[in-house]
Amino acid sequence: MHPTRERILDAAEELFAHHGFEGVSIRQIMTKAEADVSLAYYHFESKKDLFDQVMLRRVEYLNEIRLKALEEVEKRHPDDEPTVEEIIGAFTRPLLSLLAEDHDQWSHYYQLIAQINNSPDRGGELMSRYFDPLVSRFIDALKRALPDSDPEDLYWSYHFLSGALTLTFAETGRIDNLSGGACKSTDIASVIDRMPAFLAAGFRQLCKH
Amino acid sequence: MHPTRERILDAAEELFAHHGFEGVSIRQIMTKAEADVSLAYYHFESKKDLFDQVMLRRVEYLNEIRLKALEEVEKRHPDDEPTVEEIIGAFTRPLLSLLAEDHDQWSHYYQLIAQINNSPDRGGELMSRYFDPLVSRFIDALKRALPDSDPEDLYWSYHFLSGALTLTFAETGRIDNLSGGACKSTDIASVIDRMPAFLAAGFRQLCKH
DNA sequence: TTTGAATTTCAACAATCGTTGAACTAACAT
DNA sequence: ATGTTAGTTCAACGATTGTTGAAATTCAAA
Repeated sequence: MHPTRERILDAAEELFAHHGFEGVSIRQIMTKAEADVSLAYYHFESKKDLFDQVMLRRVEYLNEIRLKALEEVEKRHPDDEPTVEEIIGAFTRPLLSLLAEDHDQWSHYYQLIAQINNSPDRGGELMSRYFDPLVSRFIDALKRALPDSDPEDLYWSYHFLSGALTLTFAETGRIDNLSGGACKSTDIASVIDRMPAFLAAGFRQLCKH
Repeated sequence: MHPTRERILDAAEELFAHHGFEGVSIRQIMTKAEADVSLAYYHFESKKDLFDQVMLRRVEYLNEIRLKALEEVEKRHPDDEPTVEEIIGAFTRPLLSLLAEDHDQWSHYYQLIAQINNSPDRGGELMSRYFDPLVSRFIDALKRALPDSDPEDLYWSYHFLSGALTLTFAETGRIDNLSGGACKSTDIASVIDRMPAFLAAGFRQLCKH
């Protein structure tokens, strides 16, 4: 069995993702982790600290593989600029592939990010803290791929991208209802096939001069 | 001063939007509403019922004006089909205009919807219950505007639209950080100018045959 | 075998939670 | 004036909340 600290993080990740920070009690988390309540305060400072550690556990790895994907795309274009599709693919595909290939390990974390990204309270602050350095790097690449575009158009385009991506992470099952079962929230392969093309067309339309 | 029931709904709407259903206590709501705690249970059955009434208070009006906007677009095209931009405009503009023109009245409700749409727990169920009849009506219109398109492409395109729209509703301030102040989450006029074109280009790219 | 540190258990704290019943006031019909 | 009803206040219920201190256990190093 996993060491206690990991089991607590796993349980907290899943419960926070489903019911939010305040919708889950330490006792529920520790019951799911099969450990005594007090151990939460031996391994973590507080409930808030536990939440932060859940976030931090995976964020660096995600930023790493996404940066590497962008660098590889740029390495493939030593003389010209990569296309918008390639850049957006490097931004989204590492995340989506992870989710498609190891769903059990990543789905709850992604659901948590979906929730935070759309949380009016401190969503902007948290997402900026964890992801903005990487995102700025991608936006710079997009700026070069879309020369003479208005920066405001670019930021709003990224905003639309962010909303589309994180709603995918939420896996709410709504598209299952809407399509009468023809589409499934958990069918990430379908998203990998469609999202980069959809978003790249939007970027090119909005940032065309 | 507003009647008590309205004040409770106003307070609950704002607090639920900011901290989620379980992140807010009845006592906090009633303190903000400047009314006794017990009045919550005189005017509503339970906390859950209060939440439902917050949702229901505005949803019918929203569905009405959006349906009317679609019908007007279709009336303008008695012989041919409306464009994708026109349909998406009818879907999004009534909502965004309301938010732009009467921000204080609508922003909290929209933030609540953003949160629910991205909630893995019962987000899909709730959104489907309140909005799917209207959404199906719009998707039918889009089907006619994009003949011979694969229905799965259409549903996934709508999914991306939904994510982009509701992240706008969340008004998290993240785009403010990311753009160094050049863009503002609350600047809905900028979204009205950009979102229909961005999304229509995505739809046409993905659903082109 | 003794020591000391890391880990776990148990019991409890004040505060807050959603909810309820009974009493009280206001306004209005008879 | 009397009765009825809608609206409001007050006090309290058992349950659960996040958190803590001290005791018990485990386990490797000395």
